[in-house]
Amino acid sequence: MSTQRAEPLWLSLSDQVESELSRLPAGAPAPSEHELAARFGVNRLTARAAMQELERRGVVRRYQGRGTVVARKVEYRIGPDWIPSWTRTVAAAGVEPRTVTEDAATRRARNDERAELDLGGHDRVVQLDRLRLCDEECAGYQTSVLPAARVPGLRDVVGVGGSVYEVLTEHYGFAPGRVWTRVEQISAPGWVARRLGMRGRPAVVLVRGRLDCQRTGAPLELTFAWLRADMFDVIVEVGEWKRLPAPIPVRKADAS
Amino acid sequence: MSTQRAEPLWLSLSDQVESELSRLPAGAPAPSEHELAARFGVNRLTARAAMQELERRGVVRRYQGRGTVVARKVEYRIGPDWIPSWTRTVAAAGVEPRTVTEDAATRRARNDERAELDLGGHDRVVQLDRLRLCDEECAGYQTSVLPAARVPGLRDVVGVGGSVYEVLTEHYGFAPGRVWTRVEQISAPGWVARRLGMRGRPAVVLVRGRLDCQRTGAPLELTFAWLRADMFDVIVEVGEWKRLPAPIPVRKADAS
DNA sequence: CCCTTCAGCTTGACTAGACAAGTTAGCTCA
DNA sequence: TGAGCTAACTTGTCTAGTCAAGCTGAAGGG
Repeated sequence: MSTQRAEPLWLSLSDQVESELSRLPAGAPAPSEHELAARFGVNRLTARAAMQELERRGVVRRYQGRGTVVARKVEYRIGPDWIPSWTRTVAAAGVEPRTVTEDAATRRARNDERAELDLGGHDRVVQLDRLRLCDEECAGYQTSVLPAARVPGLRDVVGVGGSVYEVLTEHYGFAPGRVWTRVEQISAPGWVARRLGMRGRPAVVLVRGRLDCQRTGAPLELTFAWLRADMFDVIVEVGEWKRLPAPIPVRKADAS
Repeated sequence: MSTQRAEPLWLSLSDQVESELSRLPAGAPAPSEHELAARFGVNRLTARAAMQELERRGVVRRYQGRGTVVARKVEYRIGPDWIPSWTRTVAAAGVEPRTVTEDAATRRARNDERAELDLGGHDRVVQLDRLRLCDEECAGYQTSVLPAARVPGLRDVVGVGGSVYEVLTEHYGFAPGRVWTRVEQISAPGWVARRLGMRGRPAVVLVRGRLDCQRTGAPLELTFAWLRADMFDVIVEVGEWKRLPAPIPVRKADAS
């Protein structure tokens, strides 16, 4: 208390609370701000700052009116050795997954989609918008865009919560070939935050993917997935580098 | 003001300030908390909450005593088509890079290192600890571990700011073979935060890598790099998947 | 029995004020 | 001139309090 503080009160408080909570299972209730303030003899705002820090660390999740609960992030691995299945990944972490198909509509392809999907000027695409839920809480939002001509009647075939991957292979007989994926952490755009039911611009992990047909090599599907960064611990693995750098042009005092 | 607020004050304030700052170059000074509070007629803590939100979004960086400045993240791309060079990546973004070698010592290998580097019970390793600076500000911390027997005298060969990659190829004649990399976003452990000169447990991107010798396939280098998440926008690309899932075991209501 | 209402809890938002810590620029003094 | 100190500014920390928003469960009425 009166020792010379190198650390602010809220920080040491959050460290202490974190070590206490680490022994509790996910979903267990954390002490309330009021209770913490009373226990440590500090102002409610100080206790609040500590809990907000724990929320940033992903240790707890806070709900207005309901309280604060212990949280565990779901490990979401992406790499050349696994095809990630959202449903199975979440279920393996002991969390109940659910998928809600929000929209499935046919429209004209945008310019960037024509280029990526190898389409002509008047070709149409099917867009699937899906909400990903973890224990009935909004955890991610995903859009898939496919060439309408190659998947006729897709919006009728994919039911609520249906698997695009499964439909492609079983119903249309496509063998999926190469898959390209790109991952980055960003602040969610406003319209994504709204669909996730969150205010402001929460941190999300954007996963972009492209699936090609194995036989013809033609692109079959473009995917954008926004995953809440506070609910997922995304681990990306890069396989072998294809293009190794030539040793010559590397300058002195450069990094490996 | 008196319209029915769906949004809290600090959020709309931060959105407004962000759009103003988006027109300014990196390094430009942002308005102070006091100035903002006066301009919008709110309490300093409310203006402060807005600027803290912008700091979370990576729009500004704040320094006690000095003020708040506009920030731009450095795009750091990792993927099968590029070997990332920290120095060149940072310099390409218009930021001045610098590397400080903190320590270079020989010691016994730990158990996990023996397994990963394919070493025997008494083999020794060289560990290089390097600080990565952006415009003289601490931006990352990196450790490299190499088998001492394969790089004799490394600590004398690598000077301050020297390149491990360059030394391996030019001085020791190793042609680097495959490179494996794994990326994840975490809260920095205490000792990493201290070396980065930061308090608490700031968000960092942990990049782990392994470099093998092309000719023999023997592991040459293990790398851990902690990059400040507020300074780098790490984009990871995964190439082709090697193992495609069999269509049969995919269950109903599963994700693509 | 079910449904509504409300009391009591939670977190969220905001204000007013005080002091501490750290940086910078300029002024003063040797 | 040069070194050092100070004043003025910044962000950081913390307190005390008020009201709002949202959820839950219990009490009460139909």
